[in-house]
Parts: sequence; structure tokens; C-alpha cells
Amino acid sequence: MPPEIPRTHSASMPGHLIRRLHQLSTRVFTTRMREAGFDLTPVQFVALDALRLNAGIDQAGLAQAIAKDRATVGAVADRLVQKGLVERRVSRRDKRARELALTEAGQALLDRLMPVVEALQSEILPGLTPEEYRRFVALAAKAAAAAGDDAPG
Amino acid sequence: MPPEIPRTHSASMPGHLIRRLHQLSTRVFTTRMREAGFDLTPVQFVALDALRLNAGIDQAGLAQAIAKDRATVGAVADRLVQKGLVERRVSRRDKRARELALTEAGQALLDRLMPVVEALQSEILPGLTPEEYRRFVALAAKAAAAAGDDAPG
DNA sequence: GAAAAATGGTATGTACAAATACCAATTCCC
DNA sequence: GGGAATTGGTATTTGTACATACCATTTTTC
Repeated sequence: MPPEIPRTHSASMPGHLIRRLHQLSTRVFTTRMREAGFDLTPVQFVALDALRLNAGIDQAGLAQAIAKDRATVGAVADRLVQKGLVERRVSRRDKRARELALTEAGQALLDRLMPVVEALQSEILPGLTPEEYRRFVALAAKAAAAAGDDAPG
Repeated sequence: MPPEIPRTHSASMPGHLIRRLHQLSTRVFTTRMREAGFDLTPVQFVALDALRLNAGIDQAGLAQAIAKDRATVGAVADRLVQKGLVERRVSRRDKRARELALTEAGQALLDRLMPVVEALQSEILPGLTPEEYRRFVALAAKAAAAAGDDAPG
């Protein structure tokens, strides 16, 4: 006798669905990354990507760019600096601020990472047709944009 | 001069979009819950909801039901037991297994929680029309279902 | 029925993620 | 220009989330 599948009432709620997709997304990312020989979390990748386009941004700015709070970004930056991928220095204009920038190694790593990350995106939403996939991304982008204003901070 | 808005390349990737929605979802849930006078995280709520429909399930079963791993569920169960919402006892059929069930207090709390949680769902996807909202939920459910098989273990 | 494989739970370690509280530095405002 | 409010960063605490490793107990397999 096959084991019975447990039911959940909350399974149809957007909150729960999003949590499951988030979790799948993280797992796919981590797995594929490791297979490709890299050791980087999704957030670390997003941070590197944001730094590529915004070199010299400070931690608060980065936090806003990737929608995390300052404490989280501080911890993420710690690890990236420790890995030699990011350089951190006190701003000359504002002694409180720490400006972040990719190192040579960080830039090089990001270049090699990009195709891997692009390739795994489609796995994040399994079972959707290309058309459904596009529609999902469009709807998610619209909701995320609408949410942009009340970000953590 | 208004501060310039930092750009990100990864902002259009499903992985990043999902992460942002997840984060918004968590914040809405926690905020509304607290306003209503409750102190419960999203995962704790999902666990209680799953236990309502699957009384006496063991921790591994609950982990599968809510798509978390055993270690995480163990920690969540610790807190729910500590709050007096859940009862935990060694199974009679399998001395390894811990069976979980709602207490009276847990049942009562869940009854009061339900309307609050239902009410906040629409806030989780701001800026979407009701039609778009429905479509998003349908697509998310389809993707989550397709992902169901390779859950964490 | 005994060895081997699988399963349930816990412990440990790493990494988010946010709340709160705090200090240092800057900007605002009069 | 000087006090107040704001802002940038860190420290601490709580709570997921998972990998890994380990032990106890079933279950499978021979």
C-alpha cells in the first residue's frame, strides 16, 4: 500500500506557494552551482551582480538594490570579502559608509558564473510551458515592483 | 536631487523575483499577525494547519507535508510544543517516531488565526488585478506541484 | 534469523533574514 | 553654528533552512 499523501489547507495560499518556490529556487541554484564547481549562495551571487553594475556603492545602497536589510548585507559582504571577491573600504565622502567593489577575482568569477546561472533559471519553474513561464515572470515582476516601496530597512 | 536607483541584472530572473516575493510575504504575515496580537511565524502557522488535517502524523511526515527537512521541522516542533500549541509523544508502533497533534490551545488558536491569515493573502501580491492574482496562483501551484517530487529529505 | 539497507530523530555548523539596540557621523533646520 | 533628526554600520537575538554526521530502530534481503 502506497503511503498516503498528507494534506494541507494552506497549500493553496499564495504565501505558502511562494515559500515553496523560493525553496526550490534555492535548492536548484545551490545544487547546480556546486556541480559546476562553485561555492556561492543565491544572495551572494545577487550581491556580486549588483556590484558589477554599481561599483563603489555602499552597503546601505546595496541593501536597497537587492532588497535586504543592512544587517544581512553586512554579513553577506563579510563573506564575500573573506573569499576575496569583494573589496571594502571606508568612503572618503562619508566616514560611516563602507564602499564595496568587485576585485579582479570577483569580476572573473562573475563572468564564469553568468552562463551557469542563466542556464538554471528555467529549472526554477518546472512544469510550465515557455508561454506560462513568461507570464509568471511578468506577473511576479509586476507584484515585486509594486512592493518595492515598503522594503525592509 | 533624488537618490539614483541602483540597477541589477539579476532583477529579471525568476529566482530573484521569487526571493523578493517570499520576503514580502513573510513581512506581511509577521506584521499582520503581530497587529492582531499573535506571535507566530509563517512556518509555524503552516505546521499547525497541517497538523489540523493530519493529527498524529510524525515529524518526518509533517516535514514532507510542508516541504521542509526533518531538522527544520524538529526545531519548529520544539517551539510549538514550548508554546503549548502542540503535543509530542513517542509512537507506539515505532519507537523512533514522534507523533505530533494539536493541543486544545493549539486548536483554539488556529480557529482564531484562520480569518486573519485568509485576509492577508491578497496583500502578498500587491498591484495585481484579481484576474492576474488568480492566474499567478494557478501558475505557482502548477510549478510547485511539478517540483513536489524532489523535495528535501 | 542475522546482516544490510533504510528510516526517524537529534546535534552541529553555515548562511540567510529581520528586529532591536546602539554608536558614529552627517544632514537638517532654525 | 549648534542641537535634533537621520543615516550607515555593527552586535545580538530569534527563527528558518539545509547539509552532514551520528545513533536508535525498523525493514529488507538473503
